[in-house]
Amino acid sequence: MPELPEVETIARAIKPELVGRTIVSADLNWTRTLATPSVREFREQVIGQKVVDVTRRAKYLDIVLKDYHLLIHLRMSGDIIIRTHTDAPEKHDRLILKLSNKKYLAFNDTRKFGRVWLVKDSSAVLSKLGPEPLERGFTPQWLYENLRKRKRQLKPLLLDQSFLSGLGNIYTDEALHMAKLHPLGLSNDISAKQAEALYEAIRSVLKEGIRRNGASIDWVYRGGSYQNYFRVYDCEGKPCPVCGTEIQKLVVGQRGTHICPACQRLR
DNA sequence: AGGGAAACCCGAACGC
DNA sequence: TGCGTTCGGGTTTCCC
Repeated sequence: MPELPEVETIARAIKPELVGRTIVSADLNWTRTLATPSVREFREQVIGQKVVDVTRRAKYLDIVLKDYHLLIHLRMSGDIIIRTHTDAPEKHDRLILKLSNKKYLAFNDTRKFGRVWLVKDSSAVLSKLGPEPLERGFTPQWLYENLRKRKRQLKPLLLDQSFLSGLGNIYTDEALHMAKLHPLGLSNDISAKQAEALYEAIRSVLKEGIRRNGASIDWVYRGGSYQNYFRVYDCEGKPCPVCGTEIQKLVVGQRGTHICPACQRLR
């Protein structure tokens, strides 16, 4: 479930623990965690590398090493934890990187969906991503023009990381509700005014998520509070905070989708 | 091109 | 109680 705000929260939290440290050992206990290269190469390359920076691109955590980018995608159940060397590893730790400061980074992932890449050039992994919704390239005009270019249902299009990067199921439902748009509405039907409302809604829900340190909605992730402020997501049967109509749950593009049937009309 | 479905996983939650 | 089934989350891949 880690989406953009959760990954941003993790990146900010672990950065001071990592920058300037050197990786002294690397242990994998699930080889499919590693998207590339082989385990042997991975260890040879990563050990001895100093951490230069920790940042985020879309939902990827980018641990910038002296000669490589260590990219981690948490997918649904992944988490990153920094522990001290006396702490025991936990059951679902898939990658453990011991650091020069007597701490270690654990990539813990119950469901084994997460992936790790070690690459010289991060564009090898990140180049297909659409714009960052919180950065300057993303504007109301860009959104309007690019929605109109396609003819797709709004929700699957917003979830498409090559269109716009970083929105997941929770924040998409919240943004569409805030913009009063139905998830099945077609992208080429949107007006300039609706596109602007959607632009504002996307940025607003993501910023609120970051401000609240993300959402902890399942038993895996920890720390955030945004789950206490959902307006529609996971609110089936509850009243819409805007109009009081009961929130409905439907399936769109195989994803659980929550709407207010009064605020979000399909015309 | 767009959309639906399946695959990848596991454990919680549910139904009986 | 215990057992079997369903579900969900992000992404890729395959098929119509």
